[in-house]
Amino acid sequence: MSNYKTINLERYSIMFKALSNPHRLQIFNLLTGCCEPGTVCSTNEAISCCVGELDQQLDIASSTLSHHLKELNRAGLLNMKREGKQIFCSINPSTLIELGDLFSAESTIKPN
Amino acid sequence: MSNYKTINLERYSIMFKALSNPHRLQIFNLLTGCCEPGTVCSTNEAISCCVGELDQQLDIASSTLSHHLKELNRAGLLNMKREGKQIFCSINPSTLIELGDLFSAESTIKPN
DNA sequence: TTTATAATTCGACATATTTCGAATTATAGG
DNA sequence: CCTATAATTCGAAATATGTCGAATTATAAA
Repeated sequence: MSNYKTINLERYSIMFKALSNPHRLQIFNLLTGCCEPGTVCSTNEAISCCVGELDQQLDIASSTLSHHLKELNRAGLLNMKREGKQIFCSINPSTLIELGDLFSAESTIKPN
Repeated sequence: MSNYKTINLERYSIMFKALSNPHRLQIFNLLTGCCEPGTVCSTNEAISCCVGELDQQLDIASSTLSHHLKELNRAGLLNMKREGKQIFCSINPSTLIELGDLFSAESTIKPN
């Protein structure tokens, strides 16, 4: 009996595609990479930014940003939640954990 | 003093792009996912396949396979070594470890 | 209701990627 | 040297992606 983790190939290729664009990876980084030293970003309540705050840091048109956020959301990496006029974005912690698992031992990707 | 790991954004986006294509992810899986249960693929000497063996399992033209292998190699994910007429491919274990680190705690991506 | 702000959708265009088959290179063996 | 096998390079075609500005939707506030 195997103790392999079995994961989905198609789902992962969508996640990797989402992270393959430099602007999207930058967004990912802004939302994960600014935890305090010693804290664990992936399991804490995530950092939350509204779209406008991300826009200020990214040097792309806001319509382009919108498109990228949709891609990250579609890939299961990003949570989006409206509060009044603003929409707050945060990284989905469970997807982050999944990705970590992929590169640790005994993982196998399930075809289809 | 911070104990953040600092990593390179551009380098990682290239790695993710390499893994974002379903055929390339399948190659990646073939070369990492077939370890014996209980072993650690990422730190063992890697599984090695010649290009022809991969070709048999992939249902794409061999020229397309060649292209994908070059991409994986360019991204630092794949080692290639000629032995006679054949070229053997294996996953670069240190890059695998790097990727695992990215999704674990306290990582920060370095812009540029 | 009108206005202002935050964000998304749409359409167009340029660029990049995937894929194939044909031609080429590299190696081994007769 | 000639032939067969393994793999790569090249050029072309189809498809996908990234980007922008203009128009639109959603919400809040005067």
